[in-house]
Amino acid sequence: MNYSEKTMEKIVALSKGRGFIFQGSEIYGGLANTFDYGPLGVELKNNVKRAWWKKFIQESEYNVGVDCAILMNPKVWAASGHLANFSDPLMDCKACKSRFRADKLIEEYNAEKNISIAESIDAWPHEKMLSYINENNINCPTCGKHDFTDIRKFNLMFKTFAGVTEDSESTIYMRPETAQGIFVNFKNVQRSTRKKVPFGIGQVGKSFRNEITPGNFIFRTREFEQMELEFFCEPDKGDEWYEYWRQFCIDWLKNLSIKDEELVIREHDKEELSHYSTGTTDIEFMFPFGKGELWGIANRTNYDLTQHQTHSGEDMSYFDPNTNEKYIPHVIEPSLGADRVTLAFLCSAYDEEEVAEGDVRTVLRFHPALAPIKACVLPLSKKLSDGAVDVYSELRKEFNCEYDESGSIGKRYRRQDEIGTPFCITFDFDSLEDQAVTVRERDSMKQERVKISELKEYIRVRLEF
RNA sequence: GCGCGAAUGGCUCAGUGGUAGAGCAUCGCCUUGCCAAGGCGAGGGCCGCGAGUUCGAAUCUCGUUUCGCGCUCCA
Repeated sequence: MNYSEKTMEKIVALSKGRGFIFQGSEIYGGLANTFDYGPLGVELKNNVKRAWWKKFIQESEYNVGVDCAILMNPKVWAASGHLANFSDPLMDCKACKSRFRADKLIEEYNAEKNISIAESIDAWPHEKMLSYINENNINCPTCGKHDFTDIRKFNLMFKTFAGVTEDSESTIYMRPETAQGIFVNFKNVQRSTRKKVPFGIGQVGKSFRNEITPGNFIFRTREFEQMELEFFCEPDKGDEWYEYWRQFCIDWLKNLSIKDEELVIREHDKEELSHYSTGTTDIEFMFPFGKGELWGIANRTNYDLTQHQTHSGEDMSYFDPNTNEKYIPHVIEPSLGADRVTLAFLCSAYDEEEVAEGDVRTVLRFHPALAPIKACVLPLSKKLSDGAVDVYSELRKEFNCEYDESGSIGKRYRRQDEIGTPFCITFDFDSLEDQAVTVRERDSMKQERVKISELKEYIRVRLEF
């Protein structure tokens, strides 16, 4: 791209204009940070998900897939730590960086001063907690200073109610990650597939997080889709497999035309790691708004399975027939955001090209495997509609195709360039004689004569990656 | 949270008290025989929402919502 800069504004405008992504609930004034995928967007996103599944599941000698429920037994979230860590009013001490639950601070203070309050503190609105803390000059239990941040609501999980009555007994949560569905099914999958460690379980599905600061189009939304793999391995092979999957992920992106200079591979510092993780890598993408994480690859050790073993009482260990050892497998987790990687492909593909003085064409240079429309059939003249429609009818059995006979041929090429269609197939007057069509390629604009009988194969091989 | 600005057809905008306009886009017909912009025609908006002033409001006033920009805060 050298004509002008790619910006989020242009990408958002194109997305809306051509039917990739719309604002959610638009006719009611929208709902902040929700988006709907339009006809082209759903094709693109489905292609992204299909491409992930193909490499991570279908072609993998190790991995199998599942599709778990969004609603899970609340005990799952107690075991995973999401309930304890993400549903409380938290505040940090600016002086010593300690983090506290605001309601606990108040309760401890009251207990100390023998103040008794009948109502439950954690039912208070945050403003009330904050002013109580300030009015009573409650200090940081760690360093004794009174220098807190505002209360931040970390109730990351969306609550809902199972059953007819909205009482607290029936409170359940929408999953904040797909991973736990995999962990709780570890034994089911291992037994039913007779897989031996090392093996992995992958899943694509929606997750929900009540994020404090969503934004940047579909990059961070409260409802999002994940593509996660949990790879189970021997305890002493964790680092090895961590390296393996990290490279596998990078290769997947590059094979789908993401450029080296668009990626930042960032290894977490020791201090940044979760307490259970021995290594985490972020694969980040250079978006027009800055860099953003696409993929987190973490060595989670045996933390998750151990947690579930403890909380559920189920034995999560695996008997290794090769070594005659019994152990809880370690887990390597490459977790990818489907919406944000779709946005990354969209941003990466966006290009403007000045083909002549003042004449700019917008091109989405998707890898053909990701392109929403694989080919568009164009009769050179409306007199050729019949023959062109025949070609179209045959192609659409196998590929997502379009047919367009309105406007000049050049204008029709442009329309397809703008939505990233890799091949335009022109049926001309010679086609009636030689049973061949002209295939015009999106990026190079080069043309090639192809027999109609060989057209499907011509396209098929170019969709491979 | 504060200040400023904006909100008019799908898009970009004009209109400034007297019943809504342009360009582009879309659709139809003609033209076009391999890279946009030719001709003729058509559809499409109660001017963000709610109240008020007025004989009459897209236009003035107040409120409200959303978006943008700056500041503050946070990381």
